[in-house]
Amino acid sequence: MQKPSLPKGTRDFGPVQMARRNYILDAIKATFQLFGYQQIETPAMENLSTLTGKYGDEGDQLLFKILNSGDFLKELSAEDLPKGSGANLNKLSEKGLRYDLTVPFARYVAMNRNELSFPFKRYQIQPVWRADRPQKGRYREFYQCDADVVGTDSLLCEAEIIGMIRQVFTKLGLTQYSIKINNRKILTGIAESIGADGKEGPLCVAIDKLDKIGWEKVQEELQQRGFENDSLDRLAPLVNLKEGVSDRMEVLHGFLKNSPTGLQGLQELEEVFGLLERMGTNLDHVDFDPMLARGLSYYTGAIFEVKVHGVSIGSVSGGGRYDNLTGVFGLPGVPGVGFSFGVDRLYDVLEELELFPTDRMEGTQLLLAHFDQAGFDYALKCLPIMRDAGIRTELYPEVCKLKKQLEYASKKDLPFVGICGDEEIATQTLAVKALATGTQETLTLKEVIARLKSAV
RNA sequence: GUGAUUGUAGCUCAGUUGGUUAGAGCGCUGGUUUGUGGAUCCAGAGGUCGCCGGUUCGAGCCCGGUCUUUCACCCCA
Repeated sequence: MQKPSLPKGTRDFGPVQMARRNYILDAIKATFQLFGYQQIETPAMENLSTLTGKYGDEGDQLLFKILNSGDFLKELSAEDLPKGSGANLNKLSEKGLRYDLTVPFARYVAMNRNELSFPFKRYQIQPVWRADRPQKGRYREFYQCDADVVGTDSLLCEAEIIGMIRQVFTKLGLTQYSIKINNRKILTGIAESIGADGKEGPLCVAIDKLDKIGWEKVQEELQQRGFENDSLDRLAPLVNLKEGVSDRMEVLHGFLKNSPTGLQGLQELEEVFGLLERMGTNLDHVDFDPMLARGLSYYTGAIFEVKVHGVSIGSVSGGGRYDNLTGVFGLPGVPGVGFSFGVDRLYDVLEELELFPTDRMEGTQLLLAHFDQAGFDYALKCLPIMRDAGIRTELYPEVCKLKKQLEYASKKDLPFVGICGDEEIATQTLAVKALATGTQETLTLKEVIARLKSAV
């Protein structure tokens, strides 16, 4: 006998958790579909050559590699062994588990370039794996929900992403949140305007921590990274900006007046806001944050990040525009914009705010209980009648004490039990007991159906 | 990858300077009621103290290793 256990950083989802996860995923899927996105799936494993080199050195370390099947040492010679595992990796493993959904999507687009009609709008909801060290809210297996449009530069895509985020949040009952938006070109412009041309990389890494460690520490870090004090002074006015999209835009217009790139970024943002207005929506929840920086390695245009107010959980959604998604797979010139919802984090947010619906969305509505074989036989006839009427019904599968059957219903938190005894058989009825109140009434089958339908 | 941290019954946790047979609450099983769940009462089952090794007359307790949990950093969802 061995104690059963799970691999590090993985978890099971029980019935309650699955019902709640599906509640979130259904809201997201419905929205993606409403905006014209089509679902695809890709394999859990990819060729290692597809995955490596796409996430930087750190990312490569976090890839789960799959040992070649069969005699995985057969390619290895005695001289290879001292070279270490890194040098021999290509002889031991040729497949790995997917690390995200973006790279497999890029591979898919490159492979299917002749079949796809661009712009191509796809969504994908699948688990990904990372050999990270697990922490709160960080797992080695987790789901991503990505939606991307590739093959167009149109800023309508950015406007629609804001629309989709709002719709999903409305469906989930979330009202207090901000969709932070910025543009990579504005960050480039800021770097130029403070006399640190081309150093937006380190600039972003540092200012991304502004919320977490504060302006003082960020200044220290920037100094260590070789920024002049003069540059820091010029950056200071951007740290504590007034609220309000239009005021901020005005400040930035002045700040970036000598940076054509920065001004273009501003203009792109303005166009996104203009498109939202022409669709008849306001800028509620939209928060222009010129200091927002995200995984800047491949974003080239708009950048998004969504935070829910009043909870201790980080961003629940994010994304941005990139150029040249598929260049490494031999298909240059395919720009796109995408974003993703963090399902696990949304789950934590809804739980913390107690926003999950309390009614039983998926569970059994009616349990048929009985006293003896005659009652069981009668229940057997009632069962398909209830199910045909759309009532989620189950029949207690063993003949045993009623007490046990009621305890079962009580533990599963079922709303109704239909008791089948001699009296009910004689009158072709069911004694329907509502477990929450303990009240009981004898009803014909038709009445039972009507009663349960109105109870939902 | 760096530095900490956790592990005792299904769950949450006690367990004294190392000392006989490792405890509690909740949960579980059966009964109190042969057509009625949640409450009360009664009885019962359930543990290789994460795993491996060491110190000791003696280890749940001390030491080493390992796995696991959680947290910070790095990075990220």
